[in-house]
Amino acid sequence: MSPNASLRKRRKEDRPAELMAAALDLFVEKGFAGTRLEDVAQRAGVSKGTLYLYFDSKEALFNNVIQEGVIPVLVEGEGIAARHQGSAFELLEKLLTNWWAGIGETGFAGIPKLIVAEARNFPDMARFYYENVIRRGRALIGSALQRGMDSGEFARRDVETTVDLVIAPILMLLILRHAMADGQNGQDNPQHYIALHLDLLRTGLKGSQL
Amino acid sequence: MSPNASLRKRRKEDRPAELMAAALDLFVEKGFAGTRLEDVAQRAGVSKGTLYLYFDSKEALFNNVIQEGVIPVLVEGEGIAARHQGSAFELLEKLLTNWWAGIGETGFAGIPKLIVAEARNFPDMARFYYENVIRRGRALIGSALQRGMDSGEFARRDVETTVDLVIAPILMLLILRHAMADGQNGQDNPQHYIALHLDLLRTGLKGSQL
Amino acid sequence: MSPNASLRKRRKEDRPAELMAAALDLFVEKGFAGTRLEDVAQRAGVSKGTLYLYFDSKEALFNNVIQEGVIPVLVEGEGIAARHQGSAFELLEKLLTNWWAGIGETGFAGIPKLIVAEARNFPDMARFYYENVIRRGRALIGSALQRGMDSGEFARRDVETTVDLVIAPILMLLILRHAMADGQNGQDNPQHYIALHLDLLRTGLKGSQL
Amino acid sequence: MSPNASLRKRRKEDRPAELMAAALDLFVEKGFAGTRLEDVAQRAGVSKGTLYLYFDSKEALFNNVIQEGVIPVLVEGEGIAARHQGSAFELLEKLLTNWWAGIGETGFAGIPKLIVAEARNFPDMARFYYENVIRRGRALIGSALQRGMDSGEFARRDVETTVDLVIAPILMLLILRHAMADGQNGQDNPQHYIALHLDLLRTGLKGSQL
DNA sequence: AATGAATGAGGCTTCATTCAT
DNA sequence: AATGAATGAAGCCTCATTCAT
Repeated sequence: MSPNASLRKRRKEDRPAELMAAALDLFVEKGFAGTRLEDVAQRAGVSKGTLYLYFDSKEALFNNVIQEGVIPVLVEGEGIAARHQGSAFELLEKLLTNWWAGIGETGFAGIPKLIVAEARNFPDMARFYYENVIRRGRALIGSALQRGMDSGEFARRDVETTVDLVIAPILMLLILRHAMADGQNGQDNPQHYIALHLDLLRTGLKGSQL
Repeated sequence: MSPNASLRKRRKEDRPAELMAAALDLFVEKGFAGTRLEDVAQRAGVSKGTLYLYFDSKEALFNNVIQEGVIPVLVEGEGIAARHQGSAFELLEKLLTNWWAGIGETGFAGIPKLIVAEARNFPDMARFYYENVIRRGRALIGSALQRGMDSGEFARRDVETTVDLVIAPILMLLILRHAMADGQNGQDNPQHYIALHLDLLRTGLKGSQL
Repeated sequence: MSPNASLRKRRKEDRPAELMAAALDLFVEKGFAGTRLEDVAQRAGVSKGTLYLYFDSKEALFNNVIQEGVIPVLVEGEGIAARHQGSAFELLEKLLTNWWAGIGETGFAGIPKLIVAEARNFPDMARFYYENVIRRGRALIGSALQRGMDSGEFARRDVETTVDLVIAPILMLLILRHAMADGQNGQDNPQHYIALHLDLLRTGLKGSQL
Repeated sequence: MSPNASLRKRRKEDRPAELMAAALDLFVEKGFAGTRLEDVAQRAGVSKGTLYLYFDSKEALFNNVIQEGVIPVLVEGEGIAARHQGSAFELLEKLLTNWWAGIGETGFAGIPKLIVAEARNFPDMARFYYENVIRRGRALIGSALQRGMDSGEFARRDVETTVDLVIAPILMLLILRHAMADGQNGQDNPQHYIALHLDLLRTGLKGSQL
């Protein structure tokens, strides 16, 4: 066995991940139809044909990219919730800030923009994403809100809609970050943005102070 | 003049608008690359070649669609602000609810999703949109916030970031509505959603009580 | 009858000729396939549809252009020959110089280049041209040469091939003039060129002296 | 190495040359606009898309065909001149007959017809051809003529124009051969034609005897 | 496992031709 | 007789996919 066989082997085993990372970048940047498999292969440092050793088609690659990209988001979010102890607002705080720290600056952060752009072309993928990420993410936020309302920490409001309003600024942060060129995405300081969002929520959720 | 001469003339004069309306629908649904000009033509009830009597290329059609789609948004928003008299929060309220009433349910409401999906493929278009819509829309909201902070109606906060947070839920409403299939877009009751957003803002903007 | 009715009528009657003149120019410049009927119509100052009032198709227009363009060449050449009295070389001289004077600088001078470029795409047209121009033109030159050889004015040579050699420089003059841009067509002084050709022929046809 | 590996490799390396040969034939026959890339591919025994592995566009293919087709003409002609020793007329004789032997019956012989037909549509290509073939070919003939005039072998005449007259019948031979169908191109015996041209020149260049 | 040459379906675009006015 | 809007066939070109090596 040659001295760099293990290195070679490791590379081989990483091939799918490398290809998916390259594909994610390009899908986010150019959309599904606008991405050329040749560019994906080149960015991953392999030939076009090699792609087909690991993925049956462009669409299969796309689905894999989405599914793999979605897992860390779930793991991250649910781990945070499971470990939480403390007030409802503190949970919200943790969820938003820690989730950003774990996901927001990684390659996976482009997924929401990709979903938004392509959901109507790939309804199955959209459903998968909805069931596995949106629904579970909403449940996380929803339970925190419900707990706060039950304890009197928050004013009673329609929980489902409030969930949307808590999530929306975070999603927009991610989406704009990957949709617009630098300087047009509105936010060069995500931490500050999230902090201010929480600041508004702190009193906002409490509701009319007589 | 024959009885249907005016009818024919009207059709001709409306052709560009009809084509652009058809194109907007399809661009929003399928994205730029995923839209076939033949489908645009068919939806507008003409043949493929007819498109080229009015637009030089697919990209020219796209640019026209964006530019024309942007104008009503501007006109609507700035009209609302110009006519306003009253408190800062009331202005916010009017801007968000009236703007939705005027734009939110029209065909133009798909534009933000389209921008988000295609901005990186069409930087010039993105810049145009940024300069003509985002910047001016932000200025509108920003001046209302500034007025409220100056008068003591709102707590002092970073205005630019607060603008983002006021706008984000509205944008997400529009984007999800055109990105996801019915039942997955989170909101079947936009008025309620906007009202709740304003409700959270009412106390949120005021800031820490006591 | 309005005062300019006759003028109007005259224009109408000239339409086909105007269209053919415009078409000839463009066919010579761009070739058959490279010429757009819209450009022909525009150059003639009419709309595209009007062309079809006078010509059944692009190919019909082309054939008409060739046929009409060929007639003056014939008339000119045969008139010269019929009127001639004098030596054989003087006839050659007259044919080449007078024919140039009558045709060489007119719009019809582009026809040979057009034939050369398109003959293989339009064999019928090529045959027509061959029968009606080449054959008759060759006969003209050939009879002059034959007469000179019979009278001892010229050395005896293969008449058919000599005809080619007498004609070739004149054809090249025409062809290059319409094929190449100014400054690349070799000849800015056709009269001088023709005179020198005749000068070479004068002794050349006579043949080996002593 | 498998038995037909070298065969396959050779095929690949020959692809561009095979494609250009096929393209040259068709461009000469039908002109640039009249040639379909699908036909070029088919004649070379490959599919449409394969063309684009080697040439960026139809126009790039055309330019390559011209440039490659021009090189042998140059090499042939200048080699003949460089090796020459003897009288000026003998040089002319060699240039015309040997050049014909080396080029006249090959595929490259169609190039002049192609140039004549397309020069006005491709001015850059025409300039290239003018600079690299016409100018150098003329210089070759011109120096032979000049030498003959200086030595008294030829009568003194305008050299540039005489060059045109020496070349013209050869060019016409080539052009007609590729422009007209068999039986209409005037010459089925090029050697005889060239010999007679030289025969006329022999005394013609000497000029008026006594 | 990897390559990259080859394929061909499909989309954008042009333009000869038609036709209602 | 004239217009010019409309059509649709056809050609260039791209790129996902295949396959021999």
